[in-house]
Amino acid sequence: MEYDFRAIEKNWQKKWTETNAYKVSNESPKPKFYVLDMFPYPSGAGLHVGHPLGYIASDIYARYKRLKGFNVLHPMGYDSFGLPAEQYALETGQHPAVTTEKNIATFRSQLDKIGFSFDWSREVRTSDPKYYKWTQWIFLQLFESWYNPATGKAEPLATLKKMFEEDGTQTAGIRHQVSFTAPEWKTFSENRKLEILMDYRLAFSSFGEVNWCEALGTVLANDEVVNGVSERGGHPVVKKKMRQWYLRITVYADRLLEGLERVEFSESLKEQQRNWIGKSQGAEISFNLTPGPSPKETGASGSVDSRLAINASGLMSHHSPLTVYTTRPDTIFGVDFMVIAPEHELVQQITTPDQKEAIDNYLTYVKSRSDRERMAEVKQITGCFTGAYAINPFDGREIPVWIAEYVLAGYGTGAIMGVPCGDQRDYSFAKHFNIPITNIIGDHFDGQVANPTKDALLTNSGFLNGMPMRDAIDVVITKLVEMGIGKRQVNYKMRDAGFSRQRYWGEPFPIVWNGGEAFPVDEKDLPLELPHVEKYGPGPQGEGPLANLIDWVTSAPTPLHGVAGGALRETSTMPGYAGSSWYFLRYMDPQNDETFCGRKVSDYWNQVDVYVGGTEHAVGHLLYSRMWTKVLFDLGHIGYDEPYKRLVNQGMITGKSYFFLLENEVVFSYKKQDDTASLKRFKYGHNYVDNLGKLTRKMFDKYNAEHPGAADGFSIQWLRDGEGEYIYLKEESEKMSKSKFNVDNPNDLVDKYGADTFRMYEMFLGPVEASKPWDTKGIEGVHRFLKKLWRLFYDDMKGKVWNTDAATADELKILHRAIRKIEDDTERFSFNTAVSTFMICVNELTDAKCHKKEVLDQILVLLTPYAPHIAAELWHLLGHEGSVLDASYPVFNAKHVTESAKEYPVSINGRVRTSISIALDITQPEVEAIVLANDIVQKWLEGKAPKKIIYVKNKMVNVVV
RNA sequence: ACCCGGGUGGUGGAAUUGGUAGACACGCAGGACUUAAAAUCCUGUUCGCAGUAAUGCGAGUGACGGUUCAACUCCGUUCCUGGGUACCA
Repeated sequence: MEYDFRAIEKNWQKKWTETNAYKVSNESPKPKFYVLDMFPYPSGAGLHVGHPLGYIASDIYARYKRLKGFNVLHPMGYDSFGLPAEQYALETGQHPAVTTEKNIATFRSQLDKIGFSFDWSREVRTSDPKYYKWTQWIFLQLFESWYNPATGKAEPLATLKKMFEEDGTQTAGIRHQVSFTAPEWKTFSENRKLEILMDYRLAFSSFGEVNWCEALGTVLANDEVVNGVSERGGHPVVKKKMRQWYLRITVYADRLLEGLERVEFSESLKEQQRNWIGKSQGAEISFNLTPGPSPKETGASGSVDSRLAINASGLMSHHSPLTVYTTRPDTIFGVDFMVIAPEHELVQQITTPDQKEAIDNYLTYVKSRSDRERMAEVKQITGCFTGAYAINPFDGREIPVWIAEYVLAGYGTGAIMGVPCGDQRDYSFAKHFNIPITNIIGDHFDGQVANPTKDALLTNSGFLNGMPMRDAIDVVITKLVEMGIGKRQVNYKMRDAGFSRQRYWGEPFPIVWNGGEAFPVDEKDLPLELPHVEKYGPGPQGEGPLANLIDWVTSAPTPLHGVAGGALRETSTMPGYAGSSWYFLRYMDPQNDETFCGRKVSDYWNQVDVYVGGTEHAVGHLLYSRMWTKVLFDLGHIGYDEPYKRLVNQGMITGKSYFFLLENEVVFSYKKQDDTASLKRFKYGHNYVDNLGKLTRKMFDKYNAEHPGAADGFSIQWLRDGEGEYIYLKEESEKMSKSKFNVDNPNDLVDKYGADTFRMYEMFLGPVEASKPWDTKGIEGVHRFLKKLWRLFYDDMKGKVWNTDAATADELKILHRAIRKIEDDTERFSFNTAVSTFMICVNELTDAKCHKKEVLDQILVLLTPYAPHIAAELWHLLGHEGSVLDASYPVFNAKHVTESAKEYPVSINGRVRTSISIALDITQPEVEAIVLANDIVQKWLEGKAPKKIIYVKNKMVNVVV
């Protein structure tokens, strides 16, 4: 009887489907365990070999935990809203729902072949109205909540209204954008009140600059824009003002940072999130500006704005002060210039008549520059003097105020103080414009390169002279606060997240506009279903396709909020990350029509214990879903505020591509130093070329036979060695993609070798976390292993070979060593070494001619997570009644692997740590040396045996005691 | 430029807390079985030198230096490479 993997796998997959073997109950006396994969976007290209890597890893872990006696939740679904389906619809007219359905069917059939243990009864699809009903519901929770800094959490808007009614904006500890008293609040119109409340909602609408992509006709998130072009398609992206929805994620910045301390993510991923949030501590400092020319003097050239400002303020100074943000207030005596953003509101006010023309020219120049250019030429120094001066509050020095595009309006106060001796950018700026540089750090500044040290003692710094910079920071802030011209300030790089897209294939907002205000759709009217459209092109003025459906837009009932006017539906849709921000909760309770996820159920399943997915979602999806979880927690809907306890990042599998070096239609052998300008892709070449990029004439002829016409259009200049003709090709690792001909479809490999081999091979390839090139050359070895395993049970010639004899001590040692190692490796997600251990174990059993059921039984259970089909088949053939899926995991018993004292390798040499090692010069043969070393150490340790003895090659014996 | 990873045979990769580097697999070479092929099995395989051989000697984890009885592992400098961020004050 031979290993007929095709029949075996088909049979067991059918059986497991029929018996609902993977169905998981929410009621169980067992401890729970939640293993989650990042669900895929069902693209038209189907699954490639890179996809299943993470799924196989999580499947092994889920199956392992199940054998260990846990009730394991291991679901799968689809992130089925998204741009590609819509673009495809634009091109072909096919409805996204139809193509999505089709793609999902393809994905599903591919996934099923690999034999995953997903509980498909819990499948979710973000584009299913039954699912997005709750996405919309959660959006409404965000819309109807605010973040209370006093309590540090989200609260229903009612608590804010109550506060306004009782105290206005006077409550301590909360900063407000506008101030009013309780009586004033009561006099405000409904519209005014709603406008004020909008500034607090966690999901809010506002006019903002957004990344507008003309070609795609939509607005993109920051992380969807790469180098000024759209991530998809590479179309140019420009800034445009539009009414948009946002999530007020910035109020969660501190909690998002703090939460990282409580989760097991890789250090690099935590670092990425920290950088994205970009918290910095510093101070805001206000500088008075020198009185510029009075309105009388400036006459007609004085700007209207500036005169209005003066009249309104009625102060001696003509201008409001200039407020800058700095992380280094200690360097205040080193300030040689100020720079404000070109968009800064003070620019028009403070520019002197002399400089007006220059400034206007500069502003025109800035406007003419696209984001793309600004990105491309970051090193270019530009700027323009405004003619105004700021006064250093400590020494009264006049500091010139410039504008420059390198200062961003959106960060801090949009203005900085330039300290050339301490900041390289400031130094370059000063040098470029010949601004004299003040040195406040003595020898630490060489006049050539700025030195951002905090350790120098301050010089030229008035009352700070001689003080270490580190200490001066606090001293200066305290002083500024006393003088009333500064305060401690924390800033974040992270911005509120744009939450609307002018697109069709996404969740419609449950929002109705009336009299310029946004009103929520009544909960009982959810889901607000996505209406059918005929055309997918954008609506008027960059609105989404939904804006073309006049009937739908006006179909909203006029909300009874006392606001007059017709009601119009919001026509943008939610971004891709809306549905994926909470899907891990829906898997727990996918059929629930009453709520997004029953509280009892979410309490039972609790956090995701292990979450497996790629790093590409490090700052997008992972941050948003963490925020949503915190909001749901704050509002009391779930019992924990971090969604994922442990995150495992799977590395990308890259495809190898090969190129011909082409010159005038002749191909030459590639050498490292060759210019790569004229290369021709060798289609499908990865299957024909050896590891060094060597292509033999023989393989090339085979290729030509298999792909007629693929090699037309050039001839080859063959080299020749003893074995025949060959050339070298240029080799590159690239992300897998259909267009690069470097993709392998998992189906092909599963058909050829079986799912079990495929699963084990993907794991054997290397650590789950590492990126690695795809290469099928080693798959034979894994397949051989399974066949060898099979032969421990059945021999092609002799038939059944397993027996029920009692295992020997040596055999139990082989078994228990494997149990220990494989359990360890599985727990650490070190699946590649686990597969190796299986191979070693089977080799050892083969060598020992061990065919004993007692041992083989346990090997099969160990193997079940990795190769479930063959394990189930052999388990069945051994005569077991129940399913191996529910067997219990072997228990490691140290007794079986305890090594005798003799086997202990050696150890000596004076040295005190937790353990001591002793090196001993040996002239005797090895065995005697070990005995001698042992004796010496025993005597020395007063009879205790050394812990470990290691024989070392250079005539030395090391003894660990 | 900054912040994270990573550099180990012909290849993918092992080495869990510093303790005989190269497990396991691929590839390659040789052999067994076979009319032949496939399949399977066995032997060898880090490099250099010596030897018919068993084996011996020397070098060796990107490079240089340090700590240690002992370093792929820890520290310093440097080079290369993958990823992330990008004028964030």
